[in-house]
Amino acid sequence: MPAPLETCISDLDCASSSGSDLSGFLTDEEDCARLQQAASASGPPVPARRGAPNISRASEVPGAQDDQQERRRRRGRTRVRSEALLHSLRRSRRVKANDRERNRMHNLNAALDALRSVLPSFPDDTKLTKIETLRFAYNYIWALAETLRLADQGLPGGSARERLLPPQCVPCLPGPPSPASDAESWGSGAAAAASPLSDPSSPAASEDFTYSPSEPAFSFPSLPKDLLHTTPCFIPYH
DNA sequence: TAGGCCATCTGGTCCT
DNA sequence: AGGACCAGATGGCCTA
Repeated sequence: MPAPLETCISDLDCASSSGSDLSGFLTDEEDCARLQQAASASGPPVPARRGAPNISRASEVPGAQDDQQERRRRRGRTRVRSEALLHSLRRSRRVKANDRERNRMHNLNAALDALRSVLPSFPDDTKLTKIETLRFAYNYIWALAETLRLADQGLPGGSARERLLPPQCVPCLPGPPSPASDAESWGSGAAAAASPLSDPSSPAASEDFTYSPSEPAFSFPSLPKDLLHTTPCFIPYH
């Protein structure tokens, strides 16, 4: 059962009055864990009430003015400390959340790298941007599927899947996509949304797709022309 | 120097 | 309650 926050703050007040610095015990992991427990158990910030019940009584006693002022000073210090502690608590949670978010984005980037590694690569090692990777993968999958469909229709004997895509091989298109000049044809921007490849089921996409044994096993109607008429190479999976 | 891309931080929302 | 996910903001780096 975690201690209420005010109890915790009260204890911390004692600690500070005995010479401990606030920043000192904030760096103490045990105290931090305790504070986190206390804060989570008590919900929103609770103003410190330490010493409050004695104030009215003290004012009735002769010579209690100094004592009363001292209590006010202590109360003020306690509030400042509790605010600092809550701020510190929020801060530590934020830091942890940032860390998780960073890891999450790293995982996402790793997945994107994995996707890049199975997409056709280019000689100059041009690294596709994130959006290019996703759109290229989309187009690539569609083109492969279309290749298989047309090959199964037009070529007799055997499986087009086996002929065109040996299990150990992945097609590799030579030549860079020149992302800048062909940004739109690669699927970025509003124009890409109207591209046939943005909708594989569209008639335009099917019409644009061609297959010829002397040409690449697949072609990308929206890719640069020099990319469409190059001999495909096959590189092994690793 | 403007624009694109990216990493990171941040607060809000949803889910378990 | 805590974590995952998301989108906006910000600043750094690079290139045309």
